[in-house]
Order: sequence, then C-alpha cells, then structure tokens
Amino acid sequence: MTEYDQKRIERKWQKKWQEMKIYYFDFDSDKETYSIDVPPRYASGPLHAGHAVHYTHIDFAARYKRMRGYNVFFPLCFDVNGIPIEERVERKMNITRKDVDRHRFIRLCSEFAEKNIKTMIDQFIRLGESMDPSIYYQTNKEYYRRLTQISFILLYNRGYIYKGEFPVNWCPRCMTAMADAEVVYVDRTTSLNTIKFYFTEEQPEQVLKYHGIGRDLNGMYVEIATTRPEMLPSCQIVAVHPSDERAPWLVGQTLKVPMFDKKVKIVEDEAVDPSFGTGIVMICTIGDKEDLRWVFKYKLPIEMSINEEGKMTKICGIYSGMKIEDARKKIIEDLNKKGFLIKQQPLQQNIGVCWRCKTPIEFINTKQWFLKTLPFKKMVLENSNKMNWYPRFMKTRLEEWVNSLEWDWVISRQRYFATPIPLWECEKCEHPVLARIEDCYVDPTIDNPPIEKCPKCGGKLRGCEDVFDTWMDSSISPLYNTFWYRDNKKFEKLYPMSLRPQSHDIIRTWAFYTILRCTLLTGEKPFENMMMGGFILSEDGTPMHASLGNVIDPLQIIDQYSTDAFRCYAASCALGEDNPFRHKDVIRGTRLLRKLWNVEKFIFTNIDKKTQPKKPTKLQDIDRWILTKYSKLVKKCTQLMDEFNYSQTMKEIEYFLWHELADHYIEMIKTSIYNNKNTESIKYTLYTIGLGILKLFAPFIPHITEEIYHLYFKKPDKHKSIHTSPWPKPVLIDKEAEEKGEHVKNYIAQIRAWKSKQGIPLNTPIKFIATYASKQYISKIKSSEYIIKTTLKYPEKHRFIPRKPDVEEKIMAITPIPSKIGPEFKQKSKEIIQWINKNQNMLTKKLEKNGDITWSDIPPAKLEKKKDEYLIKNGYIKIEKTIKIRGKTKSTVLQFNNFYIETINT
RNA sequence: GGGCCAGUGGUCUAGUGGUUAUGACGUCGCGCUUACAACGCGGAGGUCGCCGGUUCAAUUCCGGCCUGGCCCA
Repeated sequence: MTEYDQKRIERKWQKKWQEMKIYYFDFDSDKETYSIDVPPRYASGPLHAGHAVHYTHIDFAARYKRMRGYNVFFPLCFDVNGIPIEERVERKMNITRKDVDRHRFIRLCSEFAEKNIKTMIDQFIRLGESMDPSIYYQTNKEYYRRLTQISFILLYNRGYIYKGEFPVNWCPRCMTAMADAEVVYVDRTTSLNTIKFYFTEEQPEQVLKYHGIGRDLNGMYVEIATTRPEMLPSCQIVAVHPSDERAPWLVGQTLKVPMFDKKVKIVEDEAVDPSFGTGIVMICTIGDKEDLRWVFKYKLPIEMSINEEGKMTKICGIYSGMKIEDARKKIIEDLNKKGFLIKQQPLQQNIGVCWRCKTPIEFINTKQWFLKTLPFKKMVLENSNKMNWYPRFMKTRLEEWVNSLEWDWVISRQRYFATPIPLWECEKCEHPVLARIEDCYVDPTIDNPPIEKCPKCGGKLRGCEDVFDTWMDSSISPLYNTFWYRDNKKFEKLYPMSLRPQSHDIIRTWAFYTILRCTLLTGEKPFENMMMGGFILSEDGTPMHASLGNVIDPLQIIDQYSTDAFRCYAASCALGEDNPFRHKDVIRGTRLLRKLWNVEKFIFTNIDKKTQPKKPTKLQDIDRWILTKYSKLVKKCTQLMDEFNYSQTMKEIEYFLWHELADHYIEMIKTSIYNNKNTESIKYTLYTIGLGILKLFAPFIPHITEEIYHLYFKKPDKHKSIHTSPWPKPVLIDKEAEEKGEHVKNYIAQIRAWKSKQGIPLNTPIKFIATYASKQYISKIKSSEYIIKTTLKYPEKHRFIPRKPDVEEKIMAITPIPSKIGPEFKQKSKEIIQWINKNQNMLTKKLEKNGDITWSDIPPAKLEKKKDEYLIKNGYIKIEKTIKIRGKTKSTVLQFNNFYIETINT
C-alpha cells in the first residue's frame, strides 16, 4: 500500500497534467461547448488568498462541466493595462512617468507586468487550476488592443462617442491628472472661517431666534463656516439638512455671496452634516468630492475658481492669478476688513494630497472622450434579465446601479500604459481623424494618420496622446474569446459565452460595461450565466489589502497544508457572500483528505482491482440502503453544482463520506467481508460508491482524487484521468430498503452510543440475548440480522422477537404538540398547553385508566364538536414512558426508543 | 446619504413560522477497535444584533434602529 503523502501527490500531478494536456479546448470537437469568460487577472502583483479562492471557484465549474461531457473553454489570461501598474512602477523606481520617455516608461510597465504574470502562472498551477494555456491572451498585446481600437471606431461611427468636459483630480504642482488610487489622505490643521451671507430680501424679526442667523446694520445674514473662502467666487448654492429646524424657512431663499457680485439659492440636502459649523454649507465648483457629487446632483455649472497651475482664475476678480494659499490669506483679510468674518477656529481635517509631492489635490475641468451610456439603460437591463444570476440578488445590484446612472462613461485617460485612442486631432480646429480599421493596431504617438491634413481646415494633425480606461479593454473579453471580427464561423459557434464568473465589487464596471459594449457591438447578450463571488476577508474580518498588511499568501497556506486542503476552504465559501479566511477550514480540509484516503484504501484492499464487479442479481437490503442514499446524493450534488452552490455540495458529500459511509456502512459490513459473507453484493456496492464519491469530490480536490483513481480505479474504469471521466449517475432508488436501512443504522448507533457511555470498548462482545419490538419494527431490521449481530458483537443465540417483553410501563410525562394544537385552537392554544403541563398527575391517572383522553377532560378546550376526540390517537399529545421489569430476575431490559433489549445479568 | 448583503455557542458557519436550533475549529472527558491516534466516541458551551408589529406560535415574515462588508464614475 502506498504511503499517503499529499504534497508529493500534488507536485506529481501538477507536472503530469501539463504533459497530458487534458485541459485543452478542442476546436474540432462535436461535444457541446461550455465557455468561461475568465476574469483576466490584473498584473500588478501576485495573487492573494482572495484571488486564489475566486479562481478556484471558477475551476470547480470548469472541472465539473468537463466531467459532464462538455468541451470546456477555460482560457488562461491576464489584464495588463492601466494606472495601478504605472503607479507601482513609479513607486518602485521612485520616478514619475513624466521623468522618462513615454515609450521607455511603457516598456518598464510591461516588463514589470510580465514578471508578475510569470509568478501568477506558477501560482495557478500550484493552486491546481485547469486553465488552458493554448487559448491564452493578455490585454496589452497588439492582438487584443487591436480589438479595443476597432470596437471604438465602430461605436464612434455609430455616433455613440463624443468629446466633452469632465472634472478630474489634479495635482497643481505635478500638473497632472490623478487617479483616485494616487490620492493619499493626510491630517492637517486649518482654520474654519465663519462668514456672513446676507439675505437678498427683508426677513421677519422672529427668524433671529434660530442659531446661525444674525443681524447687523447691513441687514440679516446666515452664518456659513468654510475652510476654503478662496472658493467664494465659484459658490453655486447653499445647503441645509432637511430635518434642520431652519430648513422650512431657509429653503428657496436667496443669499448674496460676500465680496463677489453673486446670488445663490438655498436648498435642502441629506448629505449636509447638521453638526458641522453652523449646519449650513456653501457648495462650490469644485472644492472636494462632496462638491463634485452635488455638481452632478443639482446640475451646477462647472465654473472653476482654480486653474491647472493652482492659481485663481479670472472669475476671482482682483484675486485672479494668485496662488491658492495666498488668495486664501488675502480673502480672509479682506472679509475681516469689510466685516463679513464672524470668527475663525482651528479645525483638524483630513485632506487628499498627491501621493508624491503631498500637494493638496484640486478638481479641474478637462476635455475627455465619452461613450454614451444613458440611452442604453433599458437595453442593458433587458439583456441582464436574459441571463441567470447566481446568486440572484446580484442582479438587483446591477439594476440599481443602471437605474441611478446619470452620466456617460469617461473612456479617456491622460496616461501612457494602456491602449492608445486610435485618432489624430487637428491642431487648429480639433477635428478628429480616426484610424482605418484595417490599420489597427495603431499608436498615434508614433504612427502617421491615414490622411495628411485636417479634411476640414487643412490644419496639421497631431496624434492623440490620451489612452483608454482599462475597462475599455477588459469589457470586450467575451468578444476576444469568441473570435469576434476575426473568424465569423468560430464567433457564431462560441458567442454568447456560457459563464461569466466575477466578484461583486466590479458589477458596476466589468459586468455593466461588458453587457453594454458587447450588446452594442453584437446585438446580443455576452453570456448565459453570471456567477458572482463575494469578498475574501482577512482572518480578523477586515478586507485584504496590501496597504493594511493583512494579505494572505496562498502559496504559504499550500506549503503548510496542501493545495487540496486550501481548495476545501475555497469550497466552504458561500457564493456571493463575504467570507473571512479560516485556517480551521483548511485544517478540516486536511482531515477530510485523510479520511477519504483511508476509506478508499479500505475499499480497495477488499475488492478486485482489475475488473469492474458485476451487479449481482440480488443485492442485500443494507447495500440497497446505502446505494439509495448514494444515488440521492449524486442527484442532489448534480443539482447543486448546476447552481454553482459549492459550499452545499461539499457539505453533502462530506457528510455522506464521513457518516453514512465510514461511520455506518463500512462498520456494518466489515465482519461480512472478513467472513466472506454476501461479498458479491458488498463488493459491487463498495466499488460503485468508492468510485462515485471520488468523482463527486474530483472538481474540488483534484490531486488526491486523481491519485486514488490511478491507484485503484483506472484499470476497471478505463479513463486516462478522473477529470476527463464522466460524472456519476444515480444507480438505484429503493424507498423500502432505505427505510429499513435507516432503522438498522439507528438501532446500531443507539447500542454503540450506549456502549460508549458505559465505557465499554466498541469491539467488546455484549450479552444481549434478545431484541423485542413491535412486529412492524422487527420486520424492518430482521433482514439485516447478521449485520447487526456481527457489528455489535452479539452472542450467536440473540433473537429478534416481534412482541413486547414482559414489562410494566409507567407514564412519566405528557407533552402537548403545539404544531397540532395551535392551528386548531388559535388564541386558546396557549391556555390549553399550559393547562396540560400543569395537570400532568390528573391526566396520567385518566390515561392509565382509559388508555387515552378526550378534549372533554381538558376544561379550557371544551368545544362542543371536539368533545369526544382522542388526544393521543389524533396526535395532540405525546407520552413518555419508562419501563420496569416484571417477573424475570436473571435479566435486565434496556429500552432504546422502540426496541427493548434483554440482557443477562452478570 | 443611497443600493445590495450579512449579524446564530469562545471563533467561524448551516438552517427553519411549530417539541430538544446544524456543523466545523477550539475546549474538556473516555478509548489504539484487522481503513484511519495527524484517529474514533462522548460531553460542556446559545437571551439566534436591538426594539416594535403580524400570528395561536417569530431566530425565521414585516417595519425601524445598531454594527460590519461591497459599490456609488
């Protein structure tokens, strides 16, 4: 017998599987295709445990579908464009992308990504993932970017793309747009200035009772606290919380912006913090993120008071041209001089700054390219409705998102490492000239435009330096995978794809954009099924982030516990829910693996390894019992796997293996095997179930199942790998045998539990000489007499007797059944149940005398028509009895539910 | 602030309108049994987040609140 060494097994199979090439998609196959739109893993760093769990979930689906007979399309792929990679490179090398040549910077990013990809490919192999390297892609290669560009040109030609203005994060010192990821937050102390905003119209006297409203020689005013008085010239509205006592009065009024000739309205908004300052806030274009939100909500004009150099614009009057800090000082000074400033207090504040130079970031208005999304809301919703979502509530998230959409998608970025926008613009009139489709892939910063001069004004054309948002690449992954625009025959066959697996944090990006663009370009939904994974949190329940230092390295877990054990943990994560990483589930995994190994070892030391045992003409009852349970398991698991419910599937198989099979069935048939009794029936059963559960486990724990398959089952079952062998089918359902088996199992379990409680080792023979029970119960277990006697080590002379022994029974308790009484008596039930509980003695006496009681014996239940109904007979109450022996002195009688067992006193 | 999800023994989790609420890890006790001591068996451990409502009956359904996760260009 081979020694069990899980890690050796894993190394061996990971190598062999690559040589065997069993996971390759076959373009010429007649089998039905099951295609998976694998998330191209972002190449900014190695996988952490959260990614590992997600890809393992996808692998479960791929392996399961292969066993179900599909030709599975499961590409190995990586996403290699975008800001986070640029940012990592900048930080790593301590440069900014503007410090080096554009194309040299791109090369640095690419090299950085390639290194990560290498690491990740190795990680995928060690995680036992069965992705297909023959249909590999990465999104920064020309073959992929070409499609991104073509899709842009097609959408442009249909009028879905336009250029417009959009505010972005901006570092006034580095003079560059910043991604949210590049903004870091720091604490600083600043001053909070309370300023007077006068009403434009006369106000009644009684308003003065409110806080934050005052009067001086110039009239009545509202007090507004701000940290950024230099933004006064771009003040657009003033807001107050709707539940503020002043709101009914203030809303709709007009105020004068101090020192600037400007009038602003007061609105109510829930986002206002009533406890900050005076509870009345001025909203400017654009001070911070909150202002930005208000800009969109109230459709405010984007009137900027700060330009890209961090200087005041011309709307700032005498302050224009000044630097932000200087302008602020001067404005405060002037406000004070003119009597607008009420007070100044120090304030602790958290502001966004440039990660590199620590300059506070500003919002500035920029020209960007947009893809229209607003006209296609209905289309996206209709198509998402045509897909099956697992779990369903994730569809609601997409719907809520789409319904709340108020802006089009900004698809351009002022970056380097991404797909170039394939167009040139006229230096004079900004007229765009797009690349010809047949020329793509193009890089307008290097390549020449298709025509020499602007067709409109004859001006010089300049290559567009903007690149696409990374989602422009990844949201056509189904088009890349299905050979869209390259091979129509393949496209017709492969599109739409069967499954899109992804995690819920990118519903609004990857899922939404993919449905949007694929539908626009093909007129059809991109996939049939959506499998939405949750988040894997760190062990303390916080999200895993490199910056928090709580990232778990999957390889470390694998080194410690093995891949299959890690995959057991992955399987225990419920789909769509946030799961903390749990060491104990990996530990549990190692135990499960060992249990499986030992059970299979037992099976195979006891049956013939060369041929499949034939199904005997007669199967004994206990075998029919376990085969029925097994068949039900197969049916259940198949159904659960079809719904991507891995955690439940795993639970079902585990329970069957550990308890039904190992604890009960194998214990029961052991002696039969050793004594060569009924072995034909038992061996067929052991072979069928041994192979069947191995297959049920195979998608989850591919290494150990493959090893056991090759050790024991390959010869008779004749497949080159368990992973290309067919998924099991139910073999028989025998309700009667199942019921009998349950009785036998429970009988044995009760006696074994009793032995354990008595401190008697389980293999010690016991002198139980007879089992008494009603005819009905004896008939259930009689056919398994041999099994029971050998398993429990009963003496040979033990008999099963279909009557009650000579005992005296005493009623101990009468229990009312609320589920029966409740619906019948409604409001009265509580009283009836209490009365029964309180009057046990009196009812016991009546019971002993008459054998049953009727409703007329229960005073609170004296209903005319129910009066004569019997309570025990009709299940309203249950009685508990104890027994005393009558007569015999040499033996004792033990009671186990419905059975009485006679034992000789020693 | 909005949308979706979750809150169940020390920790993590399953599940349910009706007697005694599932399992794992940990913990305690007993036991080497011709598959398994890296194992088996048994025990202890819970106001099912809080407050209200519906109901004969709520951990489960409904409403509100609190706490946590994800997303909000």
